[in-house]
Amino acid sequence: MPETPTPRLDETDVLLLDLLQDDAGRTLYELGDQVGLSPSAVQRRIARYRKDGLISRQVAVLDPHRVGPTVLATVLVTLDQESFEHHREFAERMRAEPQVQQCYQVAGPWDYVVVLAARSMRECGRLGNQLFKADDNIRRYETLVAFDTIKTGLTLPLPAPQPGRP
Amino acid sequence: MPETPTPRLDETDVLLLDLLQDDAGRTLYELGDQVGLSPSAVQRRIARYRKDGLISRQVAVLDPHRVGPTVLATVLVTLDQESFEHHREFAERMRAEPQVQQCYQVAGPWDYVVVLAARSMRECGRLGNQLFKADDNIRRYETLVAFDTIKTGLTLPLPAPQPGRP
DNA sequence: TTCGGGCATGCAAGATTATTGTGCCGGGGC
DNA sequence: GCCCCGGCACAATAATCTTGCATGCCCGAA
Repeated sequence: MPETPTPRLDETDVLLLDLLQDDAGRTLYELGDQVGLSPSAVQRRIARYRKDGLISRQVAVLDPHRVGPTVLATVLVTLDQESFEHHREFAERMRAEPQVQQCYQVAGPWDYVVVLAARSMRECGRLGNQLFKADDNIRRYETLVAFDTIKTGLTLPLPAPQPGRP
Repeated sequence: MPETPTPRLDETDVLLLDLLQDDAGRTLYELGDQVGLSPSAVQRRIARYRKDGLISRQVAVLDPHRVGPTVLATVLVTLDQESFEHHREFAERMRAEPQVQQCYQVAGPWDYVVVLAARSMRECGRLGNQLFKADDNIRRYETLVAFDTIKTGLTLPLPAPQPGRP
C-alpha cells in the first residue's frame, strides 16, 4: 500500500482544500480571490494535489430523495471465520456492489460497517439477503434503516497548517 | 420539507448522472460523446439537474490518509428522552460539527448512526466525549473505530429509466 | 556577508471549454 | 392536417483554464 508521507500543507493549502471540499465548481479566479492568490497559482496548487493523490476525485453529489425513492441503511456485520482470505473476499464483494456506498472494517464485536443505498425497502431487504444472508461465512448482521438523513458528505477535517511557511 | 415529485429521467439522464457521480471533471464534449449528445445538449441537461436540485453539489473528495493521519469511526447513539425538541437539538449539533461527516436517524434500538472523521485517536475520543458524553440526554453510545476503509463514496443507484421517451 | 539554486508567484498570451442564440425536427393535441 | 412545444445540433461568443516567462524570496554554501 502506497503510504505516501503526506505532503506539507501551508495555510493557503488548507483554505483551498476546504473550499474545494465544499464546492469544487468554483472558478480558479474565484478561488484565488478567496485565498489571495492568482488563478494560475491556484491552478498549480490544485494540479499538485491531484498528482499527490490528495484529491482523489471530483464528483457530483445527488440528492437521494430527489433522484427518486431511496432507502439508506447502515448494516453491521460480523464474519464467522476470520481468515485473511475470508476478509479479502468480503471486501471484494462490497467493492463490486454499486449499492454499497461505504464499507469500513472496524474494531470491536462487529467486523464491518456497511452503508447501503437502495431504491425501495423491498430492494433493501433483497440486497441484505443477497450480500449477507446468502454468505454462509457471516455469523450475524443487523440492519439499521435510516428514517432521515441529518447530514451527509465526505468532508475531512484538515490538519492545522504546518509551522512551515506562512 | 420540499418533497419535489422527482423529475422524470430518461435513459440518457441516467447515463449522464452515473458519469457525473463517478467523475464530474469530464468536459461536456466528452460526456456528450459517451451518451450520444452534443455538448450543448449535455450542458442544458446538467443545468436542469442543478435547477431541480437533483445534483445538490459538486465536491472534491480527499484521500483521508494522504491528507494526514486520519481516524474514521462510526458511532451508534441512543437518546434518553425522545422528545421532538431533543431530537432537533441533537440533529443541529451534528450538523454544526465539521468532524461529523454523516448522520442518519435510524429505526431500532439505536436512534442515530454518526460517522466521524478525526485527526487522531485521541481527538476521536475527545470528540466522542464532547458530542455524546457531555450531553446528558444521551442514554448510550458505542464507537466503532475503523481499521480500514474498504470503500467510500456517496454514489446512488439510479432508478431504471421511465418508460417515457427512448 | 554574499552568491547561486530551487521554488512559488503574477502576468499575459494562447488553447480549451462552457454558454447562449438560432433554426430545425418530431410528437402530441386540436 | 396543422400548430405548438420540447429538445436537438450548429455556430458564434464568452468564460475559463493552461502554459511560458521573468521576477522575487528564502535557503544553504562559500
